[in-house]
Amino acid sequence: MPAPPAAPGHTSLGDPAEPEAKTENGRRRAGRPVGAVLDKAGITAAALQLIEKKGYDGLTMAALARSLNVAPSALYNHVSSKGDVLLLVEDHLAALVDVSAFGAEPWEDAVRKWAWSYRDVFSQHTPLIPVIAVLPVTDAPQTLAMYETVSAGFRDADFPEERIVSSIVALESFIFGSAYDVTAPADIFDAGSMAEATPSFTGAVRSLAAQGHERPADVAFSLGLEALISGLGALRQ
Amino acid sequence: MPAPPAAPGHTSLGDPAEPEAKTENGRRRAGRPVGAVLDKAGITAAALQLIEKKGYDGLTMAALARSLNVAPSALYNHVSSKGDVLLLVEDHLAALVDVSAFGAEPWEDAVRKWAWSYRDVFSQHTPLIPVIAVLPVTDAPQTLAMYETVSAGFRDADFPEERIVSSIVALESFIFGSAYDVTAPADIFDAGSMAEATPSFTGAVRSLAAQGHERPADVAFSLGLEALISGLGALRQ
DNA sequence: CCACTAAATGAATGGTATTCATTTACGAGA
DNA sequence: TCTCGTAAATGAATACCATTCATTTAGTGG
Repeated sequence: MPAPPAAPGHTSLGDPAEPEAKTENGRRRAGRPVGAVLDKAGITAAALQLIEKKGYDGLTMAALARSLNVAPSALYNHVSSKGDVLLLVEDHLAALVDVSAFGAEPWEDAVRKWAWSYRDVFSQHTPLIPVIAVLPVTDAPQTLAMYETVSAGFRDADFPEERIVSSIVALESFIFGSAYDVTAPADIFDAGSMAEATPSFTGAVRSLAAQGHERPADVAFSLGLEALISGLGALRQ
Repeated sequence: MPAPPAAPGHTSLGDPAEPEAKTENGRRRAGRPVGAVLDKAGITAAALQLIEKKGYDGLTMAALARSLNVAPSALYNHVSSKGDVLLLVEDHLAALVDVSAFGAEPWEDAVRKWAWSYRDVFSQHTPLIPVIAVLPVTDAPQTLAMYETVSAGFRDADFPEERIVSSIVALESFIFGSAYDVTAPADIFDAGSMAEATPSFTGAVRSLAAQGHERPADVAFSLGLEALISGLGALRQ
C-alpha cells in the first residue's frame, strides 16, 4: 500500500531547522527533503499542539504519529526516543521566555520580568521540569541562548563572574519549584480531620485564606523572588 | 495452590500503621490481620528497599510484588494505584527531614538546618517531587506533621500569621528545584561547540569551575538559601 | 460447625515505547 | 533513460507496564 498523501499544515516555526536540502535544483523548497513527511520542526509543532489539546498524558508516540498521519515507527527516523521529543519541546519553550529586559532595564527589573515569564511558561509544562533541570545545554540551543542573555545581563550589572552561574541556578531552582505551585489544587493545604491536631499550621492557612488572594501561588512567588533579588543583588561589586 | 509462607522481615516502621485489629482476643498481635502477608508498612519498606537497589525505574508493581513474595494483583488490596505507593514512600521520607531545631535554636539556624536536610532527603528521590509539590496534605500525615512544626517555629519567631504559609511555600519551592540540581551531570553547562557563540555564559561557567568547588550545587543552594533567609526574615514583626 | 470476609491468585486487558525486516520513491550518476 | 543507492516510510512483533476481575483460600466471629 502506497504512503498516504503528505500531511498538511505543520509549517516550520523556524527553530529546529533541518539541514539545508542538498538539491541543486531551484524548484524544490529548501529545508525539507522533498519526499519526507516528517522533520524535527514538524514533530515539535505537532507535539506542542497535542500537549495543548490532550495534556502530557496524551502525548504518546502513537498519538503523535497519528497527528502527523504517519506510523509510530517513522518518528524514529528523526528522533531517537520520546525523551528526544520532550527535549525538542523544551527548547522551543525556552525561546518563549522573556529576556528582553536584560540590557534595557535595571538589573532588578530585568530579573523580575525574566523570572515571572520563565515561571509562567513552564507552569503550563511541569512534566518538562525534570527534563530541563538536568539537561546538558549542548542539546538545547535556545535554552543556551537564554542563558547567554541572562549571563550578559548579570555581568553588565557588575556581578563577580564566578558568582553568576550559581546565582542563576539559585533563581532557576526557585522558578522550577514555583512552577509546580501554580498547578497545585486550591485545597492542597486543607488538613481535614487533622486540623485540630495541627493548630499552628491550620491557623496560618486560615489566615492566608482570609486575605482572599485570587492566586496564592503568586504571593509566595513574589515573596521569594523579591528576597532573592535583594539578597543576590547584594553580591554586586 | 496454597499461598506461600508469609514473607519474612518487613517489620513495621511505625508510620503507616494499619487500623487496630478488632480481635478481642489478647493472643493476637495488634496491627496486622493474622493471615495477611501484606500491609502498608510492609509495602512502604519494600518499595524503599527496591528504590535504593534499582532506582525509580526499577520500582514496578511487578517487582514490588516479587520482593514481597506475592502476586502483583495482591498489592491492590492495600493500595489503590502505583501513585498510592509513591505517596506512602513520600510520607515516610518526610519523617526523615530534620525539624528538631525549631523551638530549640534561633529561627535562622532552624530554617537553615531544615532546608539543607529537606533538600538532601529529596535529592535522592527527585521522582517524588512532582508528587509532593501538588499533594493534598490530608493524604500525608507525616508531611503534615512537618508543616506543623515548621509553622510553629515561624509563629514563635514573630512572623505575621498570614505570611507564614507563603514563606514556607517559597522556601519549599527553592528546595525542590535545588534537589534536582544535586543530581545534574557535572558537565551540564558545557556549551560544547557553541562555546564561542556564548562568551558571557561560557566565561561565567569557566570562572566558577576555576574555583574548584567539589559540589557546585551546594554553592548555589547556600547562596539562594541565605538570600531567602535574610529576605524572609525581614518580615518578622 | 457454618458462614462470612479479607486477602490472595493468575489470567486477561489495553496501553506503552521501541526494534526490525521490508518496501517505497526520490534523485544522482552513468 | 536506466539503474542504483539511500533516506524515510510501513506494519508486525517485542517486551514491558499498570490495572481488573473471576475465582480460590484460609482464617474468625457468631
